[in-house]
Amino acid sequence: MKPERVAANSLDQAVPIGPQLYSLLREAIVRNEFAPGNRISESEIAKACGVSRQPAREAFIRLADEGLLAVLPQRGTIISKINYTAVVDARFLREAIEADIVAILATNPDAALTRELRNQIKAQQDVASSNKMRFSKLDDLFHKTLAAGAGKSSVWQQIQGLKSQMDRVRFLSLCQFPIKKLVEQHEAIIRAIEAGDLPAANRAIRGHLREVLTDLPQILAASPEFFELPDAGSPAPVNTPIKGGD
Amino acid sequence: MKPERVAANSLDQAVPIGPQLYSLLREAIVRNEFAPGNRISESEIAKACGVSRQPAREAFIRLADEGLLAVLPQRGTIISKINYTAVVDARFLREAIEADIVAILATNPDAALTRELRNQIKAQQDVASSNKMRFSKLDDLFHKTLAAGAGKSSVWQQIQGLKSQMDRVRFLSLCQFPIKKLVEQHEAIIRAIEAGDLPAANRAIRGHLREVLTDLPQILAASPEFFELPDAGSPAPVNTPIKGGD
DNA sequence: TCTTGATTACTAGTATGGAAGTATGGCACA
DNA sequence: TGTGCCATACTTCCATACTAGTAATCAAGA
Repeated sequence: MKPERVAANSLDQAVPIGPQLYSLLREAIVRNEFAPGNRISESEIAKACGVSRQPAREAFIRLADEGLLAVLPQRGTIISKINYTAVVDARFLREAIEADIVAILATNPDAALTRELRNQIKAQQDVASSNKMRFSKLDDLFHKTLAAGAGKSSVWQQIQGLKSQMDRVRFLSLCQFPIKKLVEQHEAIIRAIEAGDLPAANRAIRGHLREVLTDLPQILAASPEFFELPDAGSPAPVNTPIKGGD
Repeated sequence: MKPERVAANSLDQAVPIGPQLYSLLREAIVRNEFAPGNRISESEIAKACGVSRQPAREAFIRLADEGLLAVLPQRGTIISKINYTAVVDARFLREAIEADIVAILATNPDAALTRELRNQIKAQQDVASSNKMRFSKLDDLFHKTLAAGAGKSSVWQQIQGLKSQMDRVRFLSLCQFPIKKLVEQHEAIIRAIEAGDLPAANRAIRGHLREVLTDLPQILAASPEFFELPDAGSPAPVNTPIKGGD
């Protein structure tokens, strides 16, 4: 897409421009509205948004820190391709954290929380077929609520920054979201928590978060130009064992 | 400390200044060479280092993103106090990740890796009493090696940014590091991996990483001015259950 | 003595100009 | 036709100037 699209969203002059540009650009990149591998420049964005180059530069720095842009000094900046390894690793990281969060919840089940979660599931079922984008938001909320219920909402906050690459994949995979299956998995997680069944909860959350792994090859095959693949010689990623005494 | 101390480390004009300043300042803050709560300004740092405000500003932005600085628009910037909750949460996050890493390793023990780890332990024993700072680096290396052995070195890389607050605590606690105990725990981790004993490995790594929790109250008591405490009403943080089916 | 107001000295945020480095296109030459 | 050089047009990076907002000081008045 053209940078002009970004400018369409008007900036609020009352609040700092840099952070606003960051959010705007981040969302655009995650939605793959900029083609990975394409060039993008500070002055280009600045001009399109009617601001000076400095705020644009600051947004670029933060996006580069997050791995969404690659700044090459004195040469230019390009939209990063989706790093396959980064996606797999971010997913691993998320699985590890959420497994522990669910373990905390199952150790001490809270009726108010499970009630809230079940309400969310109803909402998920309602939008299941109609609006995949909306479901994606509800899914985020569900997992965020799990974290908050375990008293770890700040942890959820922190890993948001690491989720960038995963979010890009999720956007690509929206069309083939097996929503019904995902909702059922959500239910299984809640049941295990309610029952205080730690092994079951562990299996449920880990299985759920590995769903994306089964889709990943298809997504890659459908849009190979979006991805940066690891070297051929590098070993295949390994997953945490589920059944064992982990 | 005075900003002039930062300037002592000469900057390399050949490479971008901004990132250099970021590293310099980050290390200084983590080492608590700037008093938390104190003010610090872009122009002050810029002048001390003989550069313009712009690179300093860029470093500030990244440090603020990491939670080490708090930028108050049009007012000033202050060194963040160590956020107690952030420390506890970062530790939780690390425990979750490393538990999974160790689980992978124990599932498929690798002789070359354990040999390497045992060599590291020897080095740890050698510096145990003499140089706590050096031990701290060796400890980092040990855990980094674990991650690399599981094929998750990039995960380790990613959580470095989240470790800032923990690193500050670790620096404060250097003087009371129970090094002998920590080395023994390292050994226990290796033994469990070698034996392919997942539950034992799980217990070992989690117990090890909870060591800091026992010290935390003492550190807080010794240097309360370095910390920002959670509201009195907020619930006490919960840990992942170890013995259960997690 | 206390309060209130204006002035002053800061701060971060933004804009703009220039420096250094890199890619690219065209021209001279073989 | 193929090759090497140079001019030009980019890029990011840094320096500087300016704006706007905040805090603190100090003086005037009650």
